[in-house]
Amino acid sequence: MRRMTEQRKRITQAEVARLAGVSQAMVSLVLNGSDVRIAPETRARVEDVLRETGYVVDIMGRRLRGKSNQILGVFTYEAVFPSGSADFYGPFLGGIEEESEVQGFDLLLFTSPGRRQGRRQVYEQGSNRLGIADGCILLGRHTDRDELDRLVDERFPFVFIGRRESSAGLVSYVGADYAAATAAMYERLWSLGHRRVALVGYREESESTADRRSGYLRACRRHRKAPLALTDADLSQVFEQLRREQVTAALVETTDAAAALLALAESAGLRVPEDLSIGVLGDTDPSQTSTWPVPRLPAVEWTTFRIPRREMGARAVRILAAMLRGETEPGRDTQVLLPCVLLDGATVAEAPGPRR
Amino acid sequence: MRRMTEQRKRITQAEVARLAGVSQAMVSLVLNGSDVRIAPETRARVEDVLRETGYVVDIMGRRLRGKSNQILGVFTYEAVFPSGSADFYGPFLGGIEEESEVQGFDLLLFTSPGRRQGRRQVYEQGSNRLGIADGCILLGRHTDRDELDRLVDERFPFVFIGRRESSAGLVSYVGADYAAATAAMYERLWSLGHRRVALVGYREESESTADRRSGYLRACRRHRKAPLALTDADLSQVFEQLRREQVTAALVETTDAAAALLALAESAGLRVPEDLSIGVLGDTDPSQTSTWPVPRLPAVEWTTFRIPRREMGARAVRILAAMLRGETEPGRDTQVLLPCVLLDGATVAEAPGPRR
DNA sequence: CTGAAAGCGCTTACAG
DNA sequence: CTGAAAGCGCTTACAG
Repeated sequence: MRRMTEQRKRITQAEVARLAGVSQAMVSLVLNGSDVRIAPETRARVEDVLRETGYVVDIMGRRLRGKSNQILGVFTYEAVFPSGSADFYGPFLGGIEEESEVQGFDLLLFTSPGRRQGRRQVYEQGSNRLGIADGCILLGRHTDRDELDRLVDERFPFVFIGRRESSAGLVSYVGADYAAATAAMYERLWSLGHRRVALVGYREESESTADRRSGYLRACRRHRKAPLALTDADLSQVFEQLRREQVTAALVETTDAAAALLALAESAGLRVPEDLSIGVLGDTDPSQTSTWPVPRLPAVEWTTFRIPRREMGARAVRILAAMLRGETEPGRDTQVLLPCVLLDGATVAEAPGPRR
Repeated sequence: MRRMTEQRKRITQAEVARLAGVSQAMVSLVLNGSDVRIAPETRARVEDVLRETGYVVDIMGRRLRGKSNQILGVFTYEAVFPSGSADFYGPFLGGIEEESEVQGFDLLLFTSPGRRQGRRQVYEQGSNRLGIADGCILLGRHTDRDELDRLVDERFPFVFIGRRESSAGLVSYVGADYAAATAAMYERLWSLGHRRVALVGYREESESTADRRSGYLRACRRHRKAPLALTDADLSQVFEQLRREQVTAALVETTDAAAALLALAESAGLRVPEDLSIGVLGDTDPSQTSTWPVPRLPAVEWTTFRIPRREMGARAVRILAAMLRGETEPGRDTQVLLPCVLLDGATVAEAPGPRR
């Protein structure tokens, strides 16, 4: 037979009041009422009892009274703490944690059930799990469109990390400005003499993929060059096409695809970056989303741009907090793209001279 | 003038009741009352409204009433997501997240106010912030003794990660078995011919430091060797003493101290491990706690042992969940030390032969 | 200056 | 089967 831990019941204001011979409200006033005048001897008596009993406010009662839980949810579609070393979520969470501390919120991580087919879900048995929190930050490489639409439709206060669109209405988000960063990288290549720059992107169309492409297309237009946008479905085919079209530089969406391309180039006798420059469109960590085997290479110092993850997390919390205070104008204050910083690596160089 | 996002006030049971034409209590019963018979049509009506309104229970009300919310708190004395690359908490949190998913709990990270002098606190203005959660996991290199005592005294259900002691009573914890691991490392050195093995540990006395020392002392006793336990306050002095006492191997508590010692040894013309073996007592990440400047060395492959952080986190959650179900006998099931695994590195070798 | 009361959202005996 | 009520611990107008 096991002896269970018995719960010791805590002292309440009512008890303190009884011991001090005052009303329960009086105790609360001594505790909180800054601008109320209380007879010094009464106050002293209450404070004595408070001290003797070791009274502790019950945060539940207080918050229930205040109607705000001061809790922000953090919902991710995948587990946040991977066992692998590659840490995708870390910086986002760092920013979220930091700023929620500033804003005075606790963070509720939704890790419990709510999963179907191994993937987490916002809606469980028809109910929005996030509702426990005052508002919620959402992150996730793969978004569930239906859930997103529904959240928007419900007017639940949330901010997505990463730009998102919904037919159901305005989505609040803090994204990285992939379009600008991609265009900037194109410009960098252009200034190095590259005149044939291809884009190699995801097959699936997500907002971030679309943004990269639009940045690429914009740059092409500016320089009156025909775009060459390929998808990374079959990379050896992509590589063939790059050669055929005499491409000297490729903007590749993921490190994985870039690594594969680099391997293909080298086995074809090309040197990177002397013969082919490769720019990676964001410092995404490798081997997370690829369906093909990623070649094992010695560490490559990619030319890429830094996605301001930490800042994105912090900003999302700031916006959400403002939304909860009712201080935001939807669409104007709640959709933000943060700039990325170009990182010069070793995979981009001047365009090769004309072949003789 | 800004148009504000209108505050979406949350739906209450009372409102659902009004819409469904029943009493508020009825709504609660539909929600929770498993063993109550309710007219099917009533139940259906309530459930419809529940769905339409997107009702979500308010955890504060529920918890005030004394019910659990299936939420585990995670309290850390420092920020969990450091901006630096060295990630101390990551593996713990990984284990916590993984297991809380299994156990069906959400995770509440306490990041809100509750800080004094830059350090977080459990008790804020006298109130235990953790109470929102059903129970809590605590982690932190530096523990606040007073808070720990108070938590124990209050009988709040919590599990510490890392062995902790309190004069106020039994503390539930999942720690690493530093004593056994330290003794094992001593044995390894002994088998390599070392007969003069020193311990270099923290100045301050924490449970983990005490455990390492007791493991060291135990090993010394077994081999009938006089112990030589030094503190890492002044490492150059420590180094002098090691030479004077003809020590051939040092068990050093932290990587930082080990690195400093290694630097001292090399600048004195000694080679590590040929002339001096150095074992590090746990794979703690460097430069977190040192007060002295840590020398920049090329990456050293330390001989150390692996602290099973992920497992510790998972186990803590499992124990806490069992406590909440009332299935634990305090002290018997709630105090656990997990074994560490020896990692053979490049800083330990056979004892040098006798000098000629 | 102080007490009595209302009410935050919820669950659970208790009457009908 | 369902409603009315009590009460969890608290804060804050509102009377005195």
